[in-house]
Amino acid sequence: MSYLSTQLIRWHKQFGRKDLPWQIDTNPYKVWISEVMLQQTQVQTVIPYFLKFIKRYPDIDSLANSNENEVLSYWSGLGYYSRGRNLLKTAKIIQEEFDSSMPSCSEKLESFPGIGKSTAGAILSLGFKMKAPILDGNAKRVLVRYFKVEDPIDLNKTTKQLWNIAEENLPNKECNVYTQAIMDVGSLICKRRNPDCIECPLKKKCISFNEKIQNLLPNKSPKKEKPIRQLYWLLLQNKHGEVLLENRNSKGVWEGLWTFIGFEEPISRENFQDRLPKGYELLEEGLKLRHTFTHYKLDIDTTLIKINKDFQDLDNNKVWFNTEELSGIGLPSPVSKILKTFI
DNA sequence: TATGCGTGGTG
DNA sequence: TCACCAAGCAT
Repeated sequence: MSYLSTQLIRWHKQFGRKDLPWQIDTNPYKVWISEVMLQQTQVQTVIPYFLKFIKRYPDIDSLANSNENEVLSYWSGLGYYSRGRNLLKTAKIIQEEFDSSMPSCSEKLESFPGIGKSTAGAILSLGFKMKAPILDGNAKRVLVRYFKVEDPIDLNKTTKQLWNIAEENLPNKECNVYTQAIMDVGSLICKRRNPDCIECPLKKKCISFNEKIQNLLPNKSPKKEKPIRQLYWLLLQNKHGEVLLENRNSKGVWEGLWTFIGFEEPISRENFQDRLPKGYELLEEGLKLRHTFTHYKLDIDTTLIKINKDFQDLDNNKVWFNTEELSGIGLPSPVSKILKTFI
């Protein structure tokens, strides 16, 4: 057993997190759901989503028997919606081909949609108590500082190197404790900014700490500037108070979710009166908000139009929703915000 | 392999 | 205020 794993396991028994919702009465299914929710997402954000999700989908069969629209409604606001869609796809595969029980084999797990090497490792170690490595952002940061890895961590080459380090340093027993420990130390002590090295169980042998360069690592490649795109949303409301939404069934951002009808040019009386039925009322112009994605920014300008008569001219992916129905479908965050403002 | 994919929190 | 981040995966 290495100093690294021995120290981390000892530390976790005294200071580690043991009462997160997915750690209570845990099983491989809960580990899977929580790990997917936690991808690129903070613990405090995930907790309420996890609790609601597990209550509705307590096991693989309940999830596999659901449908994409309902699963996405439980994912609304959490982001990276392909995670939600892949959860459903994988549940169906496990139900059909694995008798509704999670396989305890890394190759099979990694073959499922939405499960990569790190999530598979977490399911094996935390869920099945097997010896398996993880390499999430926390573990990366701990290993980078402990071993003084100076290459930028966003490079594939560095990630490969860190996977080797992660595997070489696994303990032969209590790997589940080790896995939770390295994530906890990474998240609570070995923080990106201002790490609490004094509290760290690894400080005696941490190369970065001993060279006093812990604040200089990890390194990252220089980033690119984000482009800004304009989007004009048309919020149509009929005389029953229902709202017209369009399902985004094409690949790309917010796939499978419902949004307002969008345009790249401004919406005005002049260029819209011939596209709408007579008797509409333009109520508000210019609710503006900015939404930032990882790779670009979106400046959204919404126009609310109330329609006084029935308006049926819809293609098959446009639907009128009443307030109650809106809570049962997947909505991107800015759509929810705008609905709260207007409806 | 470099990029697309969300969102809420934070210093 | 705003740039950057947080338990990655897919292509």
